[in-house]
Amino acid sequence: MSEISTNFTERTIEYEQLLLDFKVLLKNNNLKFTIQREVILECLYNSDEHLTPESLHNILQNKYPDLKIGIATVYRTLSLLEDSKIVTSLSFGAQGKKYELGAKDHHDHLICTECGDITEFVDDQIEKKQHQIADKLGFKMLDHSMQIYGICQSCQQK
Amino acid sequence: MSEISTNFTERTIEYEQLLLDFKVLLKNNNLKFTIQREVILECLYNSDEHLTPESLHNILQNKYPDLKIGIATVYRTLSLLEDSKIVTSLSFGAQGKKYELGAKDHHDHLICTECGDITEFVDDQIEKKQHQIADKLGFKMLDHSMQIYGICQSCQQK
DNA sequence: TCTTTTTTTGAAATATATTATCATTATCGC
DNA sequence: GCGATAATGATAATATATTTCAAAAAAAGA
Ligand SMILES: [Mn+2]
Ligand SMILES: [Mn+2]
Ligand SMILES: [Zn+2]
Ligand SMILES: [Zn+2]
Repeated sequence: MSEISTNFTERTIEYEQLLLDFKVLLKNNNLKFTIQREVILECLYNSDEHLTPESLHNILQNKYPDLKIGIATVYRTLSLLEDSKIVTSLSFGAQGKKYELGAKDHHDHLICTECGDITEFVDDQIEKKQHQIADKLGFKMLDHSMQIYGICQSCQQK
Repeated sequence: MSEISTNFTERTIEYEQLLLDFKVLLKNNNLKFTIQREVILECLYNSDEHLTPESLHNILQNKYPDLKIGIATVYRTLSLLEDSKIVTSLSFGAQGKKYELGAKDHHDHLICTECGDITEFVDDQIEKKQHQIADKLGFKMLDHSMQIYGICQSCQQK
């Protein structure tokens, strides 16, 4: 596969660090670093969207047509990245999970039920309260997810 | 279908009211009141669990074998009840939605990632904060869902 | 570098969840 | 009861996700 140019759009220090961490993680688990795994990570890094496995696959097929990346590899890699806490997934509404890079700071989601648009937010007070609730109920809290559904500003004007 | 005895386990005032409301809703929308719709509502009312369409279908087939209720009807009725805000659904982890009667007061969920057990809770402070966040971001809030994931007390002891 | 071992890949088959189609049956106002 | 309309169950179709497997690629070692 050495003839395929990856032609990365952006390679910030932050991304380089992420990639390095990923390589270390792979090595520690006797896994191999492949061009497929790299382009998936890179694509997640350069996307602001919340991507489905399907949409990620489409993007990759357009961007790297010679790679002929398979949908199974996208699913496998997203699972690996999620297990490794590098990406997080979001499942709401009807069908399918959506993935985003977890390297950005934790946040919750405001989802417009009209247009599907997603706004991100964090509230420290809520975050703290969640821990308190889990403690009180004898739960060892690992994670949480919270979605607020409503009509966004632009959809209200229609 | 008049030969089928429904043999309801419990018929509280609360349930009678729920049923009445459901009948009004159906009439207002030119929909018909059927025995299938009634037993699905009744089953949801008498269950403490968070039911999948599949598990609800199994329960109904055991309880009313002569009805030979179809899985498609279960899906259709759950969608209708959800659209009508009579039941709410919960989708987390991998596969499938889980439904519960929304007539009980609103609450959020603590989910054990080991055994799948679900604990319900409400926190007024968080509820209030969610509205404030939506307001601040110009969102007309309609609903929300929040899940805390962790290890329950009994799973921690194993 | 060449060789060997091990992992990963894409394609296709399979599994699972959900929805659509359609002929038949039930509901309900008259 | 009659007729108009809606709902049903069986089945097919679709969408989503996972498994299988032979071929290819990556890492390790010589
Ligand atoms: Mn997000
Ligand atoms: Mn609940
Ligand atoms: Zn919107
Ligand atoms: Zn548990």
